[in-house]
Amino acid sequence: MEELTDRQKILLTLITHEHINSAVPVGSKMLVERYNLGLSSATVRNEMAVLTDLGYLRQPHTSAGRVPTEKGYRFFVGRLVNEREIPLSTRRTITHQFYQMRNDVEQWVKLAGSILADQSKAASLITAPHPTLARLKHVEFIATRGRQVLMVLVLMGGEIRQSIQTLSEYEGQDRLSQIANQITENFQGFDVDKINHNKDVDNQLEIDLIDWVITELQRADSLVSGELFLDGITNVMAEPEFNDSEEARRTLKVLGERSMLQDVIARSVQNGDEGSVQVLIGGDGAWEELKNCSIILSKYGAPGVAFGTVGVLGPVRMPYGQTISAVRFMSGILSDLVSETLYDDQFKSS
Amino acid sequence: MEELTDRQKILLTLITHEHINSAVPVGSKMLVERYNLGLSSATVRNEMAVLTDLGYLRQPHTSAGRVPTEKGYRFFVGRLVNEREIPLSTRRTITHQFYQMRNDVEQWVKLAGSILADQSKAASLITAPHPTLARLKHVEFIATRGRQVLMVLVLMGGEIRQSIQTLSEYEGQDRLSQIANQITENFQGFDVDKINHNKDVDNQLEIDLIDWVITELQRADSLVSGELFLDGITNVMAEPEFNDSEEARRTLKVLGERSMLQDVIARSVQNGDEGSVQVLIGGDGAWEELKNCSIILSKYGAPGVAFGTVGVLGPVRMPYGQTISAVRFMSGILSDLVSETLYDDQFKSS
DNA sequence: GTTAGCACTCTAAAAGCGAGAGTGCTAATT
DNA sequence: AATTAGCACTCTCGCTTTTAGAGTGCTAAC
Repeated sequence: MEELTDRQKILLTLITHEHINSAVPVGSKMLVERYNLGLSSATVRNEMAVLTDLGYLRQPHTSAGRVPTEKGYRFFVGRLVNEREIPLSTRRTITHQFYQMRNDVEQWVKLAGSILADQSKAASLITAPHPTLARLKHVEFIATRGRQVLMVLVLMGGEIRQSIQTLSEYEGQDRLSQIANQITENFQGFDVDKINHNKDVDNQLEIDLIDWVITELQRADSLVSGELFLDGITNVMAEPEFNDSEEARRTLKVLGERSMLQDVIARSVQNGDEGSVQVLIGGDGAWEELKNCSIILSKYGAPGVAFGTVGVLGPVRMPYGQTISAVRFMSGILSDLVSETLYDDQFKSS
Repeated sequence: MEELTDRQKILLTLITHEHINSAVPVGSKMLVERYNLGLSSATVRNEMAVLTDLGYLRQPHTSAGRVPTEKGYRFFVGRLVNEREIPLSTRRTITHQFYQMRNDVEQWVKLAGSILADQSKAASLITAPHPTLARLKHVEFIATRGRQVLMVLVLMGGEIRQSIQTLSEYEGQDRLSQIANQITENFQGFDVDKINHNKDVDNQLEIDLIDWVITELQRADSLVSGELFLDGITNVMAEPEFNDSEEARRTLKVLGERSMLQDVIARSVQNGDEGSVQVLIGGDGAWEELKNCSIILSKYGAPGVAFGTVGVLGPVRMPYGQTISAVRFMSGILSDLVSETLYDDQFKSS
């Protein structure tokens, strides 16, 4: 593959930058005038032709200006240095809001989504933090009616899971509570394996209930990520590329069916390190439906404790600098919150 | 106000019906041909003029066909008799799906939303069932770290609420569990008032914890409805009236900001009887943003136990017959489920 | 009360047109 | 060899014009 000259790099960056702001194809003459390049438009045209051959730019039609291709955007993003930071005062305000409600995890996540959507003027995607390994913190069995029992399972980290089952024989609340206390006492802080190693009871009811707890812990482990929250969908739809209703519908469909987003996020969780920011441009070849969308994702959390994903979905023509730093900032805040709130909890009794 | 002649009523109904199917203004000639009326187009034109004067129809422009006004739609809906029932086989299939998972309330609600959106080809709105009066079923206090305590509160009906607080002094888990058991034992099935009347403890910690329970019960009571679930937004956007991206955005915004929908639903919960179906056409004058949307709502649940709301949102030009019966059907299913699953629970210990 | 007939209106889609912005190429310049 | 001025050419965008068709309202006859 050809190497780009410095001038070509600058031009490509400039063109991309300009297109992101103007939303229209950018032409040679206009570029020269606007940026006071010491060049003539003809020279720029020649370079543009080269960049087009190399696949960084394309023309919507002959005799129109140039628009970056996915490859062009990728180059642009890779070279980004001047991520526009959010002003300190704003950052302080935001941080403050979180510390107002350090308790409720779901509240955080919703707040983060709302702020991020607002800051980035795009749709925000956030998954609730999810423990790397589910550990029992507390369990309670509650008789509802007949042989039906509700289990409330609190995991280390505060996640609460509930499940209903019908026992083979009726049991009174007293007996259920007693067993629950026993399980909590014996197995607190244990993960599935550890419970399996340490269970030695012969009473059938106890065996059944412990197995139930194990099943539910396993279910928690099998989940790749916590619940997904979306916000700011309208922001995306306000962009001019979605004036065409057909495009808009397609994107809306992606946003509506969570499953695809879950997939995308799952892949990101696997690959990414916490804190690093990943940029998926135009569905990255893999997702046809996201052809004209970009997704910026970052994993947040604390190692060995819990992880979640925070990100933004917007049009390919997106202010990457701002958005990346907004996502990074939010990822940082959430990581701090996870560490501070969940860390002690996760390790104090293991 | 003028009374309509029979013929006028028939024509109005026909015009509305036709417009709902075709999505374009309907003209006199076309109507006569299509429906083999024993009338000439001129006669129909005269009647149309009358109906227009009376406010049931309007013309998008001079020399275009007629379109029903909100008033026209209201008349149409009021006269609806042949609600197109969902075929029995489909109904059986659907019912079956619910009984597969009679346990988890959230699952119901999501399933109902998905089915309803699918059946009605519009967006579905469902709120989780919410107890008319919160009654304690079970409470548990769990020490997390330091003086911070997590309360898990199970209400009669199975709703689980959680809350975190920092106590003024450190307490061990044993003591907390003991008090939780005591509260559960003494106050099971009690509502706020009843707890207030029967509390006689002098220990400050116990007082605090009981007050905490009361506060949380009150908070549950103050909520008008359970969590709101949306599904099938893309269905609505697929309708031709939302080809205009401006209209689409406006409606999308309503769907995105839950608060307005909550309002609409809240009003419906107050007014409506359970089982009856309410139709809001074009925002009913009260909601400007819903100008070209209609909402069909029904309250479901069991008297004295819990209520929720189920409904759909679609364009004003909506197949009311089908949709109303779909909503009614779903309301019935959900009411049955609430009765069967929550009823015993609510009353067994009160 | 109904209807045939007709002139008139208005839209939506197709067609035409000019301006403008942009391109690629060639030949001259540095 | 790289740059640039000049020029012919292309294509879109926005504008007006045209045309076909559907629909109306009115009047006069049935």
